[in-house]
Amino acid sequence: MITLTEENYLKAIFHLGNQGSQTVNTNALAEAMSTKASSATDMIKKLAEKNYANYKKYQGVSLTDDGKRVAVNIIRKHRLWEVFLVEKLNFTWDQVHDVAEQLEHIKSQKLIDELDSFLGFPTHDPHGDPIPDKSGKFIHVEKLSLASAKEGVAYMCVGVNDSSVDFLRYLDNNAISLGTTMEIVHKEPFDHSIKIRLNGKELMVSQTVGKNLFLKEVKGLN
Amino acid sequence: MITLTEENYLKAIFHLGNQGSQTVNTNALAEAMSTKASSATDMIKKLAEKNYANYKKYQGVSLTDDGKRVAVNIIRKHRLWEVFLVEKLNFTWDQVHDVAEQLEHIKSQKLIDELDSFLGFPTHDPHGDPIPDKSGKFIHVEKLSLASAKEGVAYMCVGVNDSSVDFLRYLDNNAISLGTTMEIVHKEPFDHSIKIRLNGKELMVSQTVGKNLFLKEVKGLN
DNA sequence: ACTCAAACTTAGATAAGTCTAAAAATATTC
DNA sequence: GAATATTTTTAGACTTATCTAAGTTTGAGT
Repeated sequence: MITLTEENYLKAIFHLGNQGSQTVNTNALAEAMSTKASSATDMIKKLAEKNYANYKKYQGVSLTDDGKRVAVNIIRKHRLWEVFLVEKLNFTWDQVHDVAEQLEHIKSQKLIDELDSFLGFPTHDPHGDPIPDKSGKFIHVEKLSLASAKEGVAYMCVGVNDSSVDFLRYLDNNAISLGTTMEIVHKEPFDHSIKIRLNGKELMVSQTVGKNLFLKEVKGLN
Repeated sequence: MITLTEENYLKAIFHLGNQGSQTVNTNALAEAMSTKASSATDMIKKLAEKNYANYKKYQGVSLTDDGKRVAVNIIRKHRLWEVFLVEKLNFTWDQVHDVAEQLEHIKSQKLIDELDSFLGFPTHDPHGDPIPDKSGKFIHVEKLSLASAKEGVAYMCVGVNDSSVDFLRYLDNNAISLGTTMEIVHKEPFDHSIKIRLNGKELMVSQTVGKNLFLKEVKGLN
């Protein structure tokens, strides 16, 4: 039996360590879990004991195949619930996270299978992140940031890097959501701010925004 | 902040004590929670401390208005989730309980309000139990058991008293569900078994079944 | 009203997850 | 490469919810 706390640590290690394959520092893990390094050490030992993690004292932690399997399953559940909340229950993309953090721990294989089917087997969550399938496979998405997009080219917004409430609200306030198309008007070399055109209006965004918005090139748009 | 375990104890006291207003014995509570009397005592003290329960040593426990409010809210969430599982995710009425026991503890006012609306503000769960409204009010249902129904009269099944998996599967196997209509053919005085007619077929049921199935009289059916 | 069994509570222990404070290992700097 | 800074681990304590075992209260039967 795996506890809720163990699940959360596995998820954090997965996210911090490039899908769990690179080693993660104890301090970084503690920081991500809003706890102290000593607590993280205790939990790392426990996860290693249960064969979810690879651990050598002072050398950081990574996930075993078993650990990855558990982490991916939680991420799958989290993202499916996010889709449900946005598509069926009128949540906005900045409201879903906290509730999905709770729902992801519900244990029922039938529940998640039926939810997946009920939602029409979605491939991406409301922030554009891929939803792993039942076997744990992710659809790979080439992540092209707005900051690295080219002037004069048209793009569609396909995801966000930072899904904090503040950033998502900023996007909402500027009428940017998944599927929004935009053209890069000008990239300012001085401070790396970017002028884009969307819905006929021009908008200036900072480098920070540029780094946290993912795009896909679209043809046949001017 | 209220813990998951405290919520479960409040729910149990509510159910055992006629909506929390009568005192419940420590042993009965321990039994319902599948734990020991000493654990129940500890929790009762804690609930009294937090003003959810009225408690005097050796005199049993009942709920305060605050405690009732919490318990009713959990029951509301439990039953709404049950409706969701059956109506949207193809669960059968014997499969919903365990999952709803988990879902009922998710904390989000918006979630439950939106779910209620998404489901069309249902008034009863899949077992025929009333769903309290946002303010905590139950729709009162007169509970007439099959055992106390009259010969020669037609009834509709509106609920169950026992919602154990075994009983619900028994009903499924005999094509009885909420809304099923039946006529009382004969009540056997010897062992209190009852012969009913449903879908043109006659069926003999035990006194136990009779006590656990709730009916409503229907007119204009023969 | 006394005895005795049943019901209930208390005391002390355990496991999970956290903390602080201190010790040990590793990294960095000159 | 020695001194210092940073990171990580250990030791011991706390909280929640549980347990067993022992002690206390209630109330039923005679």
